[in-house]
Amino acid sequence: MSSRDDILTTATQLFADQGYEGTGVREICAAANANVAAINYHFGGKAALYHEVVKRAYEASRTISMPSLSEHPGAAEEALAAWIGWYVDPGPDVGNDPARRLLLKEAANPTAELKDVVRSVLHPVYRGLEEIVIALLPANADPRTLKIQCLSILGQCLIHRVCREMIDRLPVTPPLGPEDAGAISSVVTANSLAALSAARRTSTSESTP
Amino acid sequence: MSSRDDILTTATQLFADQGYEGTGVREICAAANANVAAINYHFGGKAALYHEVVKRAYEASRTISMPSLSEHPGAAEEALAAWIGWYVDPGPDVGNDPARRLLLKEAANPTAELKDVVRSVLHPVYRGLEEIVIALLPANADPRTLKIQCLSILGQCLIHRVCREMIDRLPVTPPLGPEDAGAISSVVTANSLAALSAARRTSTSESTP
DNA sequence: ACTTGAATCAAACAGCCGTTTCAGACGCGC
DNA sequence: GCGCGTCTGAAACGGCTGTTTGATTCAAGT
Repeated sequence: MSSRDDILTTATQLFADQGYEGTGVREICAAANANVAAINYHFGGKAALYHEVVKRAYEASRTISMPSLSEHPGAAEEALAAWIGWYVDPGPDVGNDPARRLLLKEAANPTAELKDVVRSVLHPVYRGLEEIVIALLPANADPRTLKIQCLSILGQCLIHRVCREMIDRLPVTPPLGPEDAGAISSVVTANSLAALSAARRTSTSESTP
Repeated sequence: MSSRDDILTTATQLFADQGYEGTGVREICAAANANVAAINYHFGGKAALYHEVVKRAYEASRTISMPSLSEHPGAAEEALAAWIGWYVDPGPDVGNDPARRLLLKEAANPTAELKDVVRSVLHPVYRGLEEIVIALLPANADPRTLKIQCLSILGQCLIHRVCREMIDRLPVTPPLGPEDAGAISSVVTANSLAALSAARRTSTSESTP
């Protein structure tokens, strides 16, 4: 069974590069050396193919291990550094994987019917981050602050993964290449730790005036 | 001259909501009470209409005033707070303006031919932020660190403007509404100031060991 | 009144889209 | 060899896309 898998991998790549609407079935089949009818035969239509592609990408992403708080007992700072490093700098092989690029694209602007799948992907990732941030925030921090803090960290990571095209188009400053991922990761980590530490400080000074 | 302007404003709204490819000329004309031929008559085609729409949105965005460092002489912290507030919480009228939503959409995933316009919009905004961050960073900071720091701030702001759809779909935590914009803005400001202050501290401790 | 030009309209255009059809090729148990 | 189910092939389908056509309306110029 070759043609089915060929279509799947080719479609993953094209969808990740050009989006769902920007990719035609004829284009996919031409690149996969398959016939147009194969898509409807094997999957039942373009939409079903896309669903299958995202499902595959999601399942593949679950196999890779996200750093969690439980792996760094009593050292939430380390856990945060590991999480950010994992997110920003997943290595050259994983980072350019079309499946991951596709999931990022789906996260930024989700297709109507794929909301559940995206939620399934995003949920555990966000929960992993939240767990770490909770440990770094005062116990009495309200859920809204917790969420904003998590989003701040996520935003710093996400902009490098989603908006790279935009970043490269910025003013004269030198473009950031893959070799800068380590620097980005450490700056984001330092920033987040400083921010959370400051939040912890102001909170305790407020609660014990 | 009514139909031309009607098409322009209607198209801005639809493009901002559904994107370029997701919006048809018949849909635009129906919503603008105009004939399909009007688009080609007045603008010369759908692509030219889109170009004009983005150009208009860009020109409109230039008239609104971005907080700059020069308005807060000697108080870069204030300038940063003002800039972040301006970006995250532009007020209910401005924030929901279709023209601004369209520019954000273009910034996140730019259409092929519109790169120059996007660059023209993004350039001054980023430069305004950069100017402030330079004042808050040690003088010997290298350009790469400067860029990463700016992007960290931009990322924290951008995630609330671009990925709101994703944020609302996050785990059980309470959804962030427009009424939380002030809280978001102050948290992001506090985070960024703490991060830049920490960066300043480690840098000086390095340069004077 | 007649002309001129801009603006609008319904209709049709060619081209692409995802999908369907149906004939045929292949492998495999009997 | 035969029949069967799986899979592939080229072609055509209906529907939608952006665009064009040519007739028509209407206001201003002379």
